[in-house]
Amino acid sequence: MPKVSTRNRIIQKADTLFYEVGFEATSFADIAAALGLSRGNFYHHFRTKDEILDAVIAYRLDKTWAMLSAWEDTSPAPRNRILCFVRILIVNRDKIMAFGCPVGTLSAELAKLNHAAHGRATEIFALFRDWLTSQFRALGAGKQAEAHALHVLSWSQGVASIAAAFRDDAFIHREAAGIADWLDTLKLQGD
Amino acid sequence: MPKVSTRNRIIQKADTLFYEVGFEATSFADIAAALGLSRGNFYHHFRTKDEILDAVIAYRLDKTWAMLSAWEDTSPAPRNRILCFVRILIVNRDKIMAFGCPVGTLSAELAKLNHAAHGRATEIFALFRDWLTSQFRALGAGKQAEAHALHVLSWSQGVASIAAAFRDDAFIHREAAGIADWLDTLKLQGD
DNA sequence: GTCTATAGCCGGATAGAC
DNA sequence: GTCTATCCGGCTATAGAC
Repeated sequence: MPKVSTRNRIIQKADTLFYEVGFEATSFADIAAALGLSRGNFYHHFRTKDEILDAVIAYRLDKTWAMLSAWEDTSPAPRNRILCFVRILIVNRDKIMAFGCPVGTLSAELAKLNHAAHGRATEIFALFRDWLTSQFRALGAGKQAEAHALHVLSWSQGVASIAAAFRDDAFIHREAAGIADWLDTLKLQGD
Repeated sequence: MPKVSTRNRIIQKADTLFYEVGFEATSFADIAAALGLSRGNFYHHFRTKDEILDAVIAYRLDKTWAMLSAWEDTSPAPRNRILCFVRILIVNRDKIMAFGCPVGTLSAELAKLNHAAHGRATEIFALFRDWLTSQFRALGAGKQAEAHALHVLSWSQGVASIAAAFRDDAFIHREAAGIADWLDTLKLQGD
C-alpha cells in the first residue's frame, strides 16, 4: 500500500488552492497549514513558489492527457468525444460557478503577472485544442478543424466566465445544449 | 481649465493597474509611484484598498453606461448596436490579448478571493446583459431576448479568454465575424 | 492636501537541530 | 523528512509635521 508522498500531497493541495483561491493569493503557509505541515518541511520539497507552480501545471497536464485518453477509449465516435468535453461544464458546474474554469483563470492570472509560466499554463489549453482538432478532423472538418476546435474551447470558456459571474445554473445547461446543437448544424464537407 | 483631482487620478490609475496587473497584485505603493504621490497622501484619499476597488468599479460602471448610451445615440438600429458591442473585441484586441477582458478577469479574481465586491463587479456584466437584452427585444426576440444577450456576452468572454491565452489575433477577427453571422441566422419570431 | 516616518503584519526564503 | 527559529522585504495602515 504505497503511501502518497508528501511531495504529491503538496502538489494536489496546491492545485486545489491555486484554483479556488488563486496562485498569488495562496501562500506557502496556506498550503502547509491545510496539510498539517511545517513551513520548514515545505521548503525541503519545493525551494520556490515557482517550482510548485511548475509542478502543479505538470500535474494538470498529466491529468488532462489521461482524461482525453479515457474519452478516446470509451467513445469511438468523434461527435461523442466532443460531447464528453462539453459535459465537463455540467459535471463540474458547482465548482465552475464558484471559481470559474481552472485552466482559463490560471492562464489569465499568470498573463497579468507577466509570469514566465504563462506559456506552460497555455499548454493545457493547447492539449484540449489539439485533441478537439483531431476529433473535428475525424468528423471531416478538413482545414476548418482547428478553427472549430478553438471555437468550442472558446465557447466553453465564455460559459464558465459568465456562469461564475452570475452563478447561473440554467445558463450552463442551456449553453451546453447549444454547443451540441451547433455540432449538428455544422457543414462538414471537409473542404 | 479644471485640473483633474488627485482622487480621480488615483481612480483612473488604479483602474488601469487592476486591469493590467490584477487587484491583489497591485499595491498602494505601485499606484502612488505611478502617479508620483507619497503613500501618506494616498491614505488621505482612500483609507483602505477596498475603498479604491469600490471607486474603480463605480468608475467602470459610469464609463460603461456612457458608452452604451453613446451607441444608442449613434446607431438607431438594434442590430448595429449589438455590432458596436462586438466591435470592442476588435478595437481593444491588443489589450485583450495581453490582459484579457477587464470585466471578466476582475470578476474571476474577486470570486476566488471571496471578496465582498464581487457582486458589485458583476453589475458591470449586468449592465451589458440588460442593454443587450433590450436590443434583442427590439429585434423581436421576445422571451429569448435575455438568453440571446447572455449568449453574446458569454461568446465575447470566451473569445477574450482564448485570445489572451494564445495571443491569437486572427482568432478574434474570425469569432467577431462569427457573432455577426450568427445574428443574421437568428429566428426572430418573437415567440 | 501633501509630505516623512514608522508601526505591525505577513510573505517568501534560509539555517540548522532532530 | 520533519521540525523550530529566524531573516529580510514588502505590504497595509497610522501619526503627525508642514
